[in-house]
Amino acid sequence: MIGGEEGIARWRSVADGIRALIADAAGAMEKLPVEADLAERFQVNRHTVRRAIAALQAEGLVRAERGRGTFVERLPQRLSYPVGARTRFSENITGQSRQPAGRLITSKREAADARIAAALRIRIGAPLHRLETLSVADGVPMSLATSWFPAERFPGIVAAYAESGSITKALAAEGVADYRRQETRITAMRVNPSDAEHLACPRDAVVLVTDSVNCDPDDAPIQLSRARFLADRIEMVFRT
Amino acid sequence: MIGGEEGIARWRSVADGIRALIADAAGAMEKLPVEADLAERFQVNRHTVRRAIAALQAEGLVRAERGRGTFVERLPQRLSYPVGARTRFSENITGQSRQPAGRLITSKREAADARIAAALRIRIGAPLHRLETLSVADGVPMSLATSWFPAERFPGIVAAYAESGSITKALAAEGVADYRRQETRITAMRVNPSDAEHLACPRDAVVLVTDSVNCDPDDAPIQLSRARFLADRIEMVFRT
DNA sequence: TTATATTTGTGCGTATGTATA
DNA sequence: CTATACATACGCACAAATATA
Repeated sequence: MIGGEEGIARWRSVADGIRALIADAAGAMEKLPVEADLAERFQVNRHTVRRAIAALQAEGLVRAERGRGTFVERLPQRLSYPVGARTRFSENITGQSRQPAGRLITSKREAADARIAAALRIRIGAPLHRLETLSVADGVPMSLATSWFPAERFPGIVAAYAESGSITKALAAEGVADYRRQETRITAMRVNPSDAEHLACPRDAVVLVTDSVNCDPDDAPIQLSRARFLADRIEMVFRT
Repeated sequence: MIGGEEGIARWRSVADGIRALIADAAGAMEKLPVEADLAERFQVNRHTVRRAIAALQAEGLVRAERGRGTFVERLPQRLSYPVGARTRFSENITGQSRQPAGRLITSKREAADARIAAALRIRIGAPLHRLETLSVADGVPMSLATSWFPAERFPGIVAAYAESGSITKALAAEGVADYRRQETRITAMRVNPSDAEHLACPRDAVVLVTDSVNCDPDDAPIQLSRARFLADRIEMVFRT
């Protein structure tokens, strides 16, 4: 292997390159350059380009037609996710005429470690409900979240979420009429294998990871969560 | 190939897995499990684990000692990057006792396309200065940015940046005493090959991509920029 | 309509990289 | 270290479908 990177197949890099071509063109590219040109551009054999195109075709991004060319089928467009004090998944998504839904994957009782206890301002060892949830828009998985709630204050949060599929509604059922986002920390990484299954994405997909704390109207922290958003399906928007 | 993903070598997945083990332990893991255990855990041959560890050792994350074991050398810690109306790279970084610096890579004159013209509220085809800049903290490359400035309003912006290595100072030299961040859009992707060279990172690294608009005190847009931050060196923090 | 060029699809041989035993 | 199996990448040739003159 000459130009590429050790341990990653060449056709995969080429596929990424073609994806970038399509994204950069922002809709102005209906038809891909012919395979021979792509091979020249990426300095690989035409077979390697074909392997890359096969992968893109499998994910529905392009469609190859014999004798005609290869055409862009859909362009990777990201859903905007506004983040602010009143960040709520369902409100964000319905604003873009999509059908949101939340599904409980697992729940567990845990004891607070030092990090969680500090964030939620409870004692170390205090009982917690830990929820793994999947958020979906229009039937497409958008994000996975791990949330921790103080179990003493919210004994029925798991059942309330399982029923409504909405954190906002579950908290309302537990007596929290309103809440606000205090802080959001964002980074990004490759998706981990078990998340990849739930998100129905390739195993080398990139996720935006947000750590956030929600507080009740008295500024008492009520929820700590770490959400993983598929980076190619979402962009976060902050207005300042 | 059994468990892994097509087009990505097994040892690379294992290396990612070990990196995740170290990161999740958050400093609590000084010594890696023995190679045989890792091979069992990731369901690969011990040779494959050794190849993964060799890669991690090459990047300075772990150190293997014959007869003793493999030890965590440094743990991946992210620099916090607060984002708000007054986001400035140099102020953010100096607040964490690091030495920031900016370096001009290239500059170019361009004509505004529809997207840029709309964001900067200038006419399509208006002249622009386009700057590619690298930001460094303590000698470590942190981010690359592509910035567009209206050339008519800021004729000397390129020279001013080249001299000071700071957008804030360059704008001051061009008569903008203060400016504010209007909007920030964040997503993430794999780093592109040419960026990888400047950032001195592996070619499959993940970058946070921020698109932002800066405005002068009269709310006139003065700068459009797209910055790429290495996700494993930075986290963005938003307080609301 | 008939050629001709263009473009994707396919087959085969060879060399190298990856993973296991 | 060897041997084996499979995946990756290349080079060349040609077939099949389409576009164009």
